[in-house]
Order: sequence, then structure tokens, then C-alpha cells
Amino acid sequence: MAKIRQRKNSTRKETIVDTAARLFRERGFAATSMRDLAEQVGVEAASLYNHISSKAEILQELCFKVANQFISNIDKIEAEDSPAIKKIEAILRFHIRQMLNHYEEVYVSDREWKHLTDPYLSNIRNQRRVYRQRIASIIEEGIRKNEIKKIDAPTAVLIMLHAVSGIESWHRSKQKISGEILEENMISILIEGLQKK
Amino acid sequence: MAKIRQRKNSTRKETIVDTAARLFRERGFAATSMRDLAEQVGVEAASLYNHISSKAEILQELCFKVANQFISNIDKIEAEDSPAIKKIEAILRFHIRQMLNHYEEVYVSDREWKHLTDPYLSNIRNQRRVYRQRIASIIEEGIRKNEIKKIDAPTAVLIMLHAVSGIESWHRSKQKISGEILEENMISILIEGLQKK
DNA sequence: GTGTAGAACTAACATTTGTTACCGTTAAAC
DNA sequence: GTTTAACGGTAACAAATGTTAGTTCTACAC
Repeated sequence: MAKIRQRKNSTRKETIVDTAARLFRERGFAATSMRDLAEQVGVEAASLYNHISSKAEILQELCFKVANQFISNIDKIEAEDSPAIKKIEAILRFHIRQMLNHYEEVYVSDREWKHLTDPYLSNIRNQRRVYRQRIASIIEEGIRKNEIKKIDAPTAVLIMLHAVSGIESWHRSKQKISGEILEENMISILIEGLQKK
Repeated sequence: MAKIRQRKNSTRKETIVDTAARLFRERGFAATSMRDLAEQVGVEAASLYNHISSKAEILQELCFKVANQFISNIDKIEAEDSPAIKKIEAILRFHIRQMLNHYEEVYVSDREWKHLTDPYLSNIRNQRRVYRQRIASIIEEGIRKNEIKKIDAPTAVLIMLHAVSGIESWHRSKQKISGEILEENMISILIEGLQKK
């Protein structure tokens, strides 16, 4: 009775993890109980454990899945032969699109990774540190080559990445502009600033 | 025995709320227990209730205190007779300084307000919506007066406010640049952009 | 010294939490 | 038709949670 509703092309486990991502975004990891999750999935709490091994595992899967996507992307971009400012723009556009298209996962992994436990916690901490460092290096290269103005690179990274997470407000807003227009606006503001030149 | 360590010029309640702010930032509201808080304060959990009425009340105090500061500030700035772009800069600088000087409170109230319960939840939701709307209006005024480039105002607000919350990373980083330099960098990037003109 | 108010303590409470053990049902494999 | 593995349910667990009741201590006013 009440089997997990299988969406086509997804295993039961994926259904659980996807639903968890939505709940973790809405309520936070700590404030979401396995019984909440079970209810949304349409099953008793204990039955979830036929598909996952713990609540913690769900968060781990979400965080590492998202982290891998961003790392693959920056691997690719770093290898390209283009101006640093274009690389930064490309990274920004990737972040924006990931937030547009995989909102729940990306948002949760960005906000809730602190609830991981070791060794996963240290692992993600490192990955995040290295990732930001790689972006900072591109910015510094851009400064040297006179493509980017002289600013503190870590500060620029911090602004970029956090600005993107503001897309959460866009998702929750009533009258949305289109995703494409949002992307162009964000790029325009971050690359060229607010002020009219 | 073990009376609450009173820092000068602060009541016991303030000590509790300040300590709670630190823990809520580090672990999140839901993941912080009253026993955790009591331990940090140096007291048994039950003793906290001589000074506060509930865990929820602590979060309420934090959120409304911070909200009031931002609203007072925008009241003042709106009343000034200066270019819209300068008003936006002033709002930004206020946000940056609040994040620098009252980090724990500001950060917590921005991240954890979702754990409020009605009527406080609806109240804060409204306040936040109205606040962002007021900033958007200033931006739109700036666009009309040709001080600010043509962009979607709500998107600009979203970037501004979220970028500022990135100061969290700065606080946690090892080798910090000074607060003043951070502020100038952030203003420079957001007002003028990353790209060299 | 005695009284009083504030503030700490101990003990306990009802819930909620993540999780396990165990059993029943179903649908496909043979 | 029988076997088997997948997957659902029920019941229960120990631990942790926010909070209350009642008691004891402490510091100051008189």
C-alpha cells in the first residue's frame, strides 16, 4: 500500500533525496524530521530506511553532488584560453543557471553543509576553500592583465558567490522576471556596477 | 553558585541573548538546544527561564532589534536630499557596518527569521518585503534621474543585500583585510563593477 | 541578625527525535 | 506454482528536547 510515487526515470532513493532537498530548503536540515520527510514522500518514516541509511546521508549526497558540479565546471573554465574577466563571467553564469535550474539542491548544499559531520564536514570545508581560492586566482590574474580593476580578490569572490544566492528571493517572489533577464541583470551589475558610466 | 557572568552594563537577559546569538550563528536556531545555551552561559538550562520566557522569545528579540535598526536607518536616508545613487551607497555602507560591528545578531536575524512563529513570522516577512521595496524605489528613482543604469530594481536589491551577507566569510577567514578596506572594496565593486573601465 | 527578592539548583514532565527489529505483501524470476 | 527480493507497515527504543514545579542559596536592606 502507498508505494512511493515513482516519477519516471528516477529511483525511489532519488525521490526521497529530491523531496528532502525541498524540505531542507523550506525548513532547514535540523528542523526537518524524518517523519516530515516520510509524510511528503507518502510513506511511514521507518520505510525510508529501506532506501537510505540515515538522515545525514541525504545531506551528504546533496552536498557532494552539488560540489562536484561546480568543480567540474571550474576545471573546464580554467582550461580555456580566454580573458580572466570572461572566465569570471562564465563562472558567474554557471552559478546563476545552477541556482535557476537546480534551486533546491544548490541552495541547500550552500546553506546546510555546516550540519555535515566529519569526515564529510572537513572535506566540504576544504573543497569550498579551494574553490574560492581558484576563483580568487583568476581574478588576480585579471588584475595583473589589466582586465579587472584593482580590488581585493577574496572580497570580490565573496560578493559574487553570495550575490548569486540571492536568487532564492527571486524564486520565492510573486511576479518574476524571466530567468534569462535575471541572468543578464546580475551579470551587468556585478561586472559593470550599478552606476551609469 | 555559578552566577551568570555579568559583563558590565548588561543585564543577565542581555548576556543570555548575546550568547544565544553566537550559538544560533554557529549552529543555527533549530540545532541549538537550551542546554547548549545554558552551558555557554555557565548555568543550568532551567535557570535560563528566570530571565527569558522561551527559546522563541530570544529569536524574536534578535530579529526585531535588528529590523528596527535597518528601518530607522532607511527612514533617515530617505529624508535626505541627495542623489539616489548616494542614498543607495549610504544604505550599503550601513549594512556593511552593521555586519562588521554587530555580526552575530545581524547574521542570525537574516538567516534564522524563518523559525519565528506567527504573528512574529508574518510581521517580519512584511517588514522585509516593505524594506526591500523601499530600496527598489530609490533605485528606480535613480534610473529615472539617469544616475543609475537601466536594470531591474528588485534584482539589484537582491544582489546588494545578499552580497553584504558574504561578510560572514570575511569574519571566519584567517587573514582578514581591515573592515575599512573591506567596505571600500565592496562599495567599489557594487557601485562600479568588477571590470576596469 | 533577620527578612526578602532574585536567581540558582534538582527533578521531572510530555513530546519529539532518529533509528531498529520484525513482519506482511507484492510482483517478478524461475 | 514456488521462491525470492524489494518494499511497505507496526511497534518500539533510547536519547534529546523545551519547559515547569518546587526548593535552596545568596546578597543586600533593615
